[in-house]
Amino acid sequence: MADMNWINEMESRIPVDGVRTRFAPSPTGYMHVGNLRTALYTYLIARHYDGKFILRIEDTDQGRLVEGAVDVIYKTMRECGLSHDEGPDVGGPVAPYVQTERKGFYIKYAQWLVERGHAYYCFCEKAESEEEEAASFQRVADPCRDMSADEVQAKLDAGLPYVIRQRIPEDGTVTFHDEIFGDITVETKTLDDQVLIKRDGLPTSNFANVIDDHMMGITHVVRGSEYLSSAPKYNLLYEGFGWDIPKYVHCSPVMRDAHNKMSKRKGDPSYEDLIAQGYLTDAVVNYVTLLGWSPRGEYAEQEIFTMDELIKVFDIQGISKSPAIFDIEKLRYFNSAYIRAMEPAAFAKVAEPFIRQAVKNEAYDAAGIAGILQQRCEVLTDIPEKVDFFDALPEYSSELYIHKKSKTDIPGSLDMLKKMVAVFEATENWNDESILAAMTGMAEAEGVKNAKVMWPVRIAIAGKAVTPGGAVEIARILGKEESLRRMAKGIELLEKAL
RNA sequence: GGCGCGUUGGUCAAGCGGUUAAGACACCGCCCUUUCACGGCGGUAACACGAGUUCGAUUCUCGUACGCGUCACCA
Repeated sequence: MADMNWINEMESRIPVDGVRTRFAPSPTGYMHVGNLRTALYTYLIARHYDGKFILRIEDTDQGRLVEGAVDVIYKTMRECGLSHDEGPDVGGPVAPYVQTERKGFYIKYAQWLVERGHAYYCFCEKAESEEEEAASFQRVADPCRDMSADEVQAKLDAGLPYVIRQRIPEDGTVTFHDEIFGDITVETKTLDDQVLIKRDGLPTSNFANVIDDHMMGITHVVRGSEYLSSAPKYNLLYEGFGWDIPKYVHCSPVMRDAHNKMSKRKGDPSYEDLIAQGYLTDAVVNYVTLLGWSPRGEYAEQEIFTMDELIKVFDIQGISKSPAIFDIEKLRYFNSAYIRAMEPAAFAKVAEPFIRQAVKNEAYDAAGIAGILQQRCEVLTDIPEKVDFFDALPEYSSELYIHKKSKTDIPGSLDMLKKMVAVFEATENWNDESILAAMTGMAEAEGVKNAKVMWPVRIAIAGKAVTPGGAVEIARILGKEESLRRMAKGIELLEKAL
């Protein structure tokens, strides 16, 4: 028998004097929404309790490594404001924070378990096919489970490949506590002797998780509810080692519809997709947090939260047990709310690239256009089609001049346009006040409602029925000369239509 | 199939034995208005089903249905 005390010497658990949580993604190349939400909740719990937030990379599946994937994780977390206190890039007291770099630990802990009878070597062949095994639903006794020590040693000496499996008690029940779901009890006979150490010598994530969470002093294990079924096995492992069991926080999934989780494969957007689609990071973070969590008490009615506010009000109790369907319509609402709340200069800055996609003419001030866009834009990608008329007056039908509510028709519009051309030509300072005064003055002189003169002017200078901003703003941005040129074209069109 | 979990309007959800069952998105209507938006006001719409406990169940218990998860040398 090997020295049973080595593990105590190796015991490198950080002293735990406060909350420590960890986000432990697999580097798959993108951050899907469910992942982002888990990261958010994990971060929020740490910050709320004034604890530490740790980033750990779970890369034990060599077959799934994706180049550059870790950078996507760093980038997303940075953009979302999820700063970690410890991690591969910033280091920390329990480094390394990448599982493949921790390889040496796992096998030793597994061997310790073997010596105590909580695990055993298994020399069986890998299952023929995953489908076959899954389809049978049969739990057959593993012949290696009760192999004699001598026989095991002989096979080891012979260099036979092996895995190390957890020995689950045949009888009895295990109860674990989840902060959201409460106490859950299962019979041990429904649990399988899961693999701890794979044939390649690397741990399974289920095993590495337990070891790392313990060594890193994790107090709250936040993860998806798909791990609920394996939690009893985790408990057995913790008990086998004699370790404290962390608090479990299992979160239900984010769904694309009633039956399916959000999935990249089915075309659901990841975080970076949403950003590319014109959504603001803050809006996404806010919305995603509310998908499966709701505030209570004095904040129960509030929906818009800054990160600091979330840190203050976030509580585990408010996390929902049932899955939540991702609703892009509601995200749009959050996004438009965030856009409207921005400082005009800040909005102009984020909007400018989208404005310039459609408006190449630098004479038209992007900030000015942003000004009329801010209150009527839900996502940034809406912008180009809303402002395309600035660069080129669209071909349009004279029918546009007929608007019931404004009481306009073709002859009337023609008349107004002609009169307004004369007035505009005489207008000296081309600004909102003077343009508005010119038109309201005309309406007053004619004894008609403002709409009767403004409608035809707006149609003539924009060539569209729906525009961001009214006749005044558009005329101002276009400038006097261009406005008059477009009105002349309108007159031409109307004369033909008569 | 075994085990586990879940189920309040179309969606997110509050509720934690007694409520006219909040609020938000979406939708509809009205108002405001130089179009569209914004904003304001109002409206339609829900406790999966069946027993039990109780003076009283959306709330507690059990069962049913439906859904999801899991049963990998994936995470």
